[in-house]
Amino acid sequence: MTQVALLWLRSDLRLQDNQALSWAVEHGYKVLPYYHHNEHSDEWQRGGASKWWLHYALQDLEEQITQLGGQLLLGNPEYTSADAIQEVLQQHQVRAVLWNRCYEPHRIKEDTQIKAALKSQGYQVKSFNSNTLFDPTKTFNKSGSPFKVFTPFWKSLAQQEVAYAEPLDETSISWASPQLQRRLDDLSLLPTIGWDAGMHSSWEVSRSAGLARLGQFSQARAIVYGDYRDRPDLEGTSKLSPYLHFGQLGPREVLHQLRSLSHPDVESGITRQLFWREFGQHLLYHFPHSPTQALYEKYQLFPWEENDQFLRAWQRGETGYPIVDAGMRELWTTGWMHNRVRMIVGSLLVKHLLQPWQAGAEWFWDTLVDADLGNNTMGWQWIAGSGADGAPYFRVFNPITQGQKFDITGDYVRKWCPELAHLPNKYLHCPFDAPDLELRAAGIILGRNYPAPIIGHKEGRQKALDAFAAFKEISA
DNA sequence: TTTTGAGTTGTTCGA
DNA sequence: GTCGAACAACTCAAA
Repeated sequence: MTQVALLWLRSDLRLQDNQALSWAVEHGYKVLPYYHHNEHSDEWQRGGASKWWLHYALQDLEEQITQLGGQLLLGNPEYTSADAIQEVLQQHQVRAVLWNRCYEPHRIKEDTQIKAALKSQGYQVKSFNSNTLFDPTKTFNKSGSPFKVFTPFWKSLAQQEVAYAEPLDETSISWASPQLQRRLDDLSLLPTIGWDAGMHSSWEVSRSAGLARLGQFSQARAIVYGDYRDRPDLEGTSKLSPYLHFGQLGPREVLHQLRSLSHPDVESGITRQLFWREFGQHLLYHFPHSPTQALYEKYQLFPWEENDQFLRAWQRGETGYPIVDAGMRELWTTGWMHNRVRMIVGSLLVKHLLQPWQAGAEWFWDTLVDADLGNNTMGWQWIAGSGADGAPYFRVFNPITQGQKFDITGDYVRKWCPELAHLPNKYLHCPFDAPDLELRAAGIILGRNYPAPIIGHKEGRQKALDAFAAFKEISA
């Protein structure tokens, strides 16, 4: 009789470029595909936007598997990961349990315990590296320590060969039938109040949509990515992040497609960005404290000035800086924000407003469809200056000039802050500098239908520089 | 072990 | 309008 392998899917919701699945097929197992969503673990619960995406990603995966003659088994959401697996194993004849490794610290901890328990019960247990291009557990510099600077990491890994798997013939998978039935709706991933209209109109959450996006991007925009990636008023970025986060697209597939273009601008542009994702996973694995604490311990002493009013105004897109407010509203509405704008809003929060980067990271975690612990942590520590980088204290983004420089047409601000739409470009990014006549002509009353700036740029910049100077003294 | 060059994405000021 | 220097000091990575 053919033996059954339980394929525990997590951040790898795909059948291609999936090492665990390929292994099962190569070794003649019947495959029982399984997903477990656990609402009750206490660390890094998925936020609302992530859950929304997850629902549709699972629905799409279910359909793919059903079409091939299988059925996706859903674990009991009331149980811990370990208990949910035990329930499945009690009701099915399973020989092997397989998964692709995740590098979130809590995930590693849990996986390690589960692996040991299953092995002691006599199951064959195997984990694979399929969510990153290189195995972070094996990535070190020539001195034998983990990289903390991107450029050497990139130089070292970009020249190493990545083994591409031959596409798997999906019709050759032989499926095991689940005994348990549980409906996707039972996971309660969708919002109970309808805040997701903007998400629906922004995204198609399926593997085929991800592949189509990858195809269009590599055909039309990959080569000029470097010229347009910083322009929030244009479609300059790839928007592949959520597909990569949930593993609807595999990193190897994406890299393969990009490298098949054989273009130096692609390599130094979007491919390099793909390695930033890689670096984020690498940092997460080697520095498991970093999602909540500064990478460098001494930055724990930084004199933040926690202020809920500042935080709330920022979250709601009511800071009075149009590029910031546009970004925060784009995030709230679509579950995504342009990368350049993420930096601008982040800089205002941690520098001008002196709010701890963790508060920003938590908000992003809850609102981004591409919320990824590695990327999110790396990004916020970078903007705060506490993470992997040279960390120059003087890097304080100017929200006015950044807006003028990158939202050149003004289309971005006009889209997300329609109350400013009638302002001429000259004042679009600094309505507080516009003459009364201009404001009146555009129908704007500062403080009434658009906020006055929460803090002056000059003042906020100086506050950030002063805080750094004070921090230098206490940490010296 | 010690030394040396370099570090995603910035801003401001003054010539 | 454009350009280079200054903003200070630290850690990393590799030789």
